[in-house]
Amino acid sequence: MTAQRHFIHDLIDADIASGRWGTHPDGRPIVHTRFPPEPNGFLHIGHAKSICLNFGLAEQYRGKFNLRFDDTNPSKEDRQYIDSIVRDVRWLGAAFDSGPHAGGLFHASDYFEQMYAFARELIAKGLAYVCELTPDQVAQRRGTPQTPATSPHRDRPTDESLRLFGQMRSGDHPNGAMTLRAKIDLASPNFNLRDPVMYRIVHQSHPHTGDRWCLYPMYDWAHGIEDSLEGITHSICTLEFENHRPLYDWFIDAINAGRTPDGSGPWGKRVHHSQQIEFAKLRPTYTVLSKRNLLKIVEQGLVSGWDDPRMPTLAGLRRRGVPPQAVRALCEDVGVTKVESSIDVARLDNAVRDHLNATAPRAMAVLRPLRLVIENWPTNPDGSPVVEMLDFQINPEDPAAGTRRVPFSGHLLIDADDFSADPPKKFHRLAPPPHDHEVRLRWAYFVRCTGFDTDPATGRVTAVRCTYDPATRGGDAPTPADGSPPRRPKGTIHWLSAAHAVPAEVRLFERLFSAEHPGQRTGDWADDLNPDSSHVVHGFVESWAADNLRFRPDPLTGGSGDCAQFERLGYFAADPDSGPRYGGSGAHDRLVLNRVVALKDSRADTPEPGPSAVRVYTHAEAARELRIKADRLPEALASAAMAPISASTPLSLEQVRALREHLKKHPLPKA
RNA sequence: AGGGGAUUGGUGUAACGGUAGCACGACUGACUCUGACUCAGUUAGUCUAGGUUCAAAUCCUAGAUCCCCUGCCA
Repeated sequence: MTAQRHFIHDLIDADIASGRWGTHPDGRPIVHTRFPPEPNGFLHIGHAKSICLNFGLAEQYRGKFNLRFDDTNPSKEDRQYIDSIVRDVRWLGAAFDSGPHAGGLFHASDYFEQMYAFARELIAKGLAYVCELTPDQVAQRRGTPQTPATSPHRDRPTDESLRLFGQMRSGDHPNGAMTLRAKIDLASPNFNLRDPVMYRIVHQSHPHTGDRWCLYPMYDWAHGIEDSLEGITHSICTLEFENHRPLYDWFIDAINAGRTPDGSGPWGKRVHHSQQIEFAKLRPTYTVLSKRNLLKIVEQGLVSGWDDPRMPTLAGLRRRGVPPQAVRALCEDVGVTKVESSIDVARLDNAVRDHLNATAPRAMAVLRPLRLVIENWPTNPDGSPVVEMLDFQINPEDPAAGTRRVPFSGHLLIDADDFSADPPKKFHRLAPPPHDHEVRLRWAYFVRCTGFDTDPATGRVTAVRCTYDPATRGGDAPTPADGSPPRRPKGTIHWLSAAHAVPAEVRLFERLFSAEHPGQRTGDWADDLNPDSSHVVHGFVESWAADNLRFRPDPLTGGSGDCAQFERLGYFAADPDSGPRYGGSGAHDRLVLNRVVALKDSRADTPEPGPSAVRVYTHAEAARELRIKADRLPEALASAAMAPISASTPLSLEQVRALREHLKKHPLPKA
């Protein structure tokens, strides 16, 4: 896993070259990062990028990484979120409280006293004042880019502000009665600098500090101080904070005004001023990620909870069985830039397959069982079919994983998909006469379909009959006497001995949304919900899987389920809804499995209707691609003599390309 | 409108005045006791228009498009 270089490495390298942050006693340059979530929701795959980035930098530069709760707003924050965040960060592997890069666990609310002292200092320096405008009045007086904001309290004497500020802390005033504002620039084109609020009154109990405070700092004021106090060198955040950087710097500079490097003078020693750096967040397709929307999905019962396996939350991914290594690999893979881009969720699936292919034990399972009867299979004297024990490799990719014993007999279960009474072309699995090809039962015998039974009432296939070739035991045909190559069936299918198969509930998940960008079409992501994103099937697994796959509870990381590849089907992980004997806490003593991700399937006869393989453009996308206004697209199409289309007909890649070529030669007249 | 950012194949990302490369996807083929994996090949790109230069994705000028900013959210 070689780390991909990106612009933040360049910035840090330049800092190191200039000695900006100093060195440890052993000469190592100081690099200290942090992940600062607000505990007002569950962490999701987007946060994972930030965590991996920050922790990764600490690793690469042999520095430190802090986990810090940015808990400055008690009206939104909650204990359950604090607990889940700690679990999720641990699960991802960002070791904030142990190991060589552990910087520790912190709470912004632990700094409230220090922040309060700094705020008094700003007031005393004439850089902040108490403003008694109501929220509505502030909004009305906000001004426009051209006209400045106003506040009647801007020139209030400092001792009066100091006194009122003290009253704010003491709880003498109701919510919204007054704020502390920084005295910066009411006319700034950057609205963040128009005397931003530093403190507001919130009479509400706080999950970490309880009722000690009713005065809470705003993000901009608090965040730089948090970074400063913790000695953060590189304060990495997302793009939307770019407009806040001047404010971030202004606040630290304001604290440092009058301070000196050696602490002489009235205000003491200068405080640490870390560097804010912005990067583009991860935006997966077919997903919504904002906390507000995820909360809605949970509250409206569209999923079973924050950890529903379809959710993009880390808790959801973990429950589905996604290994943290795959999430990290994805974050490494997508890189770090300032370009807002969306990444195909299929890349997460790829990362998952990539990791699990190398590590997951193999087993067989049947999801939609169909009986397969071998007509010439030997029977015991009592009439029951003979049972053979076969030894299989647990993982062909990893011989060290050893072998497992699997029973074989004349009464088998196969997947219904692997038989077709009327097979399409290139169907390599079981088909009745006149089709006459051999099919290999994985690692066992060659069989040839002789017929099938149906339920006369429904017409459904109830059993498939076949004969086997005893000479193909182990799954290989003997080499003929003349030395010609042995027979090789085109198809190999998986199977289970019917008498030994263990029932299991298997949960199959699809994407929660059917549109690449949910809500883009109608403005409401609910319109793009996939109505059919969860299926439960009652299948069977081989006894080795039932004996070995367990849910592993772990209060530190939330716990996760063992994962296996069921051959030809995909990767499956034990769910906590499994019964107690499988490590879960489910009411029924059964094995419950989640499909983590299916295997890739290039079969021509059963195309999986995944996301469109053919790129199509909505009109908005096409217009964007062509760099014309959306309402001029019809005009452009007419100009190119292309078929008139309705506003809802998507355009193909070819059409968009043709249109682009046309517009190059014949640009639209200026509107 | 004012301010702050961004723009390289279908997608993501390198190249920091000197061969436009890599990964994913898609498509071919090979291999295969998983229609998986693996391997080989193909595909396709510098937002536009000018300029500087022996040489421009990179520097300059002008424009286009997209994103962010007028919470007592973060």
